[in-house]
Amino acid sequence: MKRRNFAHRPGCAVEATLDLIDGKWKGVILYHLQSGTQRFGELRRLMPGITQRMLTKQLRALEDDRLIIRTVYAEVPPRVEYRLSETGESLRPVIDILKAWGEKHRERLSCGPDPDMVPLPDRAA
Amino acid sequence: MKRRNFAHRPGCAVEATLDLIDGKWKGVILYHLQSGTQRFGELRRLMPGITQRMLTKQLRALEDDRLIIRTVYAEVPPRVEYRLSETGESLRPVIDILKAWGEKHRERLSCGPDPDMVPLPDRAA
DNA sequence: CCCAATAGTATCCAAACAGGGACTAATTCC
DNA sequence: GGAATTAGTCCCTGTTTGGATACTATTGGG
Repeated sequence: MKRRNFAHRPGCAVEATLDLIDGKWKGVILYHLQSGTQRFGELRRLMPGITQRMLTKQLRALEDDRLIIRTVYAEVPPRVEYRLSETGESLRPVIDILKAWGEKHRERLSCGPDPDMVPLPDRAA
Repeated sequence: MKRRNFAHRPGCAVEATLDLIDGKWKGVILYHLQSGTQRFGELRRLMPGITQRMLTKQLRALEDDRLIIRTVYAEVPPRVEYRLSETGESLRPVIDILKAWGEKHRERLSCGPDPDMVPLPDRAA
């Protein structure tokens, strides 16, 4: 999601925060980095669905937003480590609450079939 | 963001929750509905940047996820009200923390002062 | 020599997101 | 009669996201 100008309106703070962690992967990356420094390949293994390209892109975006810190070691084979910045660390309670909510409502989230799921009423006026 | 199937890997809960509230508007809509039932037009006025089309789409997505409830009154001119479902209500702490974080890091977010910002009564001991 | 390993890039492509503007229906107000 | 109101829908456009595949450089090991 592109950078937006949040000049206007209440709700701005919600929008701005969401802007940093949204998309399919950024929240999950931050979550994994909460358990400590990770290398590129380690992150990739932790997120089986992501492609190299997307992982790179998302990491760059997080880096641009100063949420993570990227450290390159001049070795062969290359080694690059990612870790949370101080700002990234400060998101920990945010990620935690997302995780907690998700776990609590797991059954609604197609993490498994929900037998209580009832079809929506007809939308017509 | 399209519906995904969330395997039971770590990070799933984070991903699943984010899936419900991400995008440019959904978090903000939920935030506005926290102050009570709103009509379509009221929401639109609260979010000057959104188009009718996008507001409709996002509301439908939230409804499909059972986070909000849509009530149509057979009147002219039409009246449609939106309010949080019980599940939507349960997201309140999540939205709150997003808002709190955003406010705390306002200066990083190129976010101007929030006109709604009212000092809380001092609750401290 | 050839392969594996790492952390990426490059290129191409499809789908989703986002926005503008025009259009609607039924009723009330002027 | 004409305008305003409400909650949308429809069409058209451009941008962003996400993904598949192939490719790179360097060096150690066999």
